[in-house]
Amino acid sequence: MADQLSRVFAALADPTRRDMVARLTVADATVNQLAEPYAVSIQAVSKHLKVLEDAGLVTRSRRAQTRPVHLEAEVFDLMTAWIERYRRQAEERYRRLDAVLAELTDPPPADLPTGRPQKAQPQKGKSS
Amino acid sequence: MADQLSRVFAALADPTRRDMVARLTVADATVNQLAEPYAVSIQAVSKHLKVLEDAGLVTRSRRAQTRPVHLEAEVFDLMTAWIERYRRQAEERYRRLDAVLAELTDPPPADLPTGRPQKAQPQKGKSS
DNA sequence: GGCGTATTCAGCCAGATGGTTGACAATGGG
DNA sequence: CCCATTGTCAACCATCTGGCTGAATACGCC
Repeated sequence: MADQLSRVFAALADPTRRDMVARLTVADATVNQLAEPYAVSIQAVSKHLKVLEDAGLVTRSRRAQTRPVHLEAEVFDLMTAWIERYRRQAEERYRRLDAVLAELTDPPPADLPTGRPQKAQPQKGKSS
Repeated sequence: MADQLSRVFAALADPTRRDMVARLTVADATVNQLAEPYAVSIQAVSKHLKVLEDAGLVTRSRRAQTRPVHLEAEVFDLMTAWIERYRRQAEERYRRLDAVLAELTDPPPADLPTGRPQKAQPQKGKSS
């Protein structure tokens, strides 16, 4: 599992870990505090924290016997950047598709390919 | 793995699946077209598509022998909603923390020992 | 009807994941 | 100095994942 983006998505794919992250937005917490609401062993929570740490979502320091866990919220940006990029791209594509459909029904001017022959589908009836 | 949010995060935790989604923002594609760039079998790609479909990220129709895959970009909103919610919460928390720290350094209210930053500050009149 | 193409289904396998229990390490209060 | 508290490490187990191959299904076209 190489890249960080994959690790971040994978880390947040678990409801327990998402809940931990959610709680860490309120305040830092020790492992015991984090584990308290869940019906699993402390070790399991420690493992979850390791996943979050490997993804860069949290950091752990040392304070007496405890290891306070701190959320690194900037990593969220990695995801939002990816998501927004392709969401925008998808929306733009839909806009272009609408334009094409409008062209098909309105006056059809000469085609302007952008240099990339886009696998022209002869969409006439549009009946799926 | 019950909830859809978990499935969406898990689906995007795989680089191949992310790349498929990225390509589907440009245009719908058949399984064969999607599989072409990858060094894996068609069956593996079909499995990936099943994961994306179970997450609600794509839908598949039927067109002759092919099953064109279509991206459902609205599902992105599920993630962005979650992410933005907690990102905002984290940012607000940091702002509050900054305020507390400012209080500690600016008007020195007598009884503040040096090394006890966060916990146990009776936030005067702080209703969230 | 039969063939070819496109896709999925069914097993199989290696490796990751998430949980357990038990032992170990680190640290500061008494 | 001791030891209670906190957390991690190690081993084990069941299940999931992602890949493979081979067989089956679903169509459209001759």
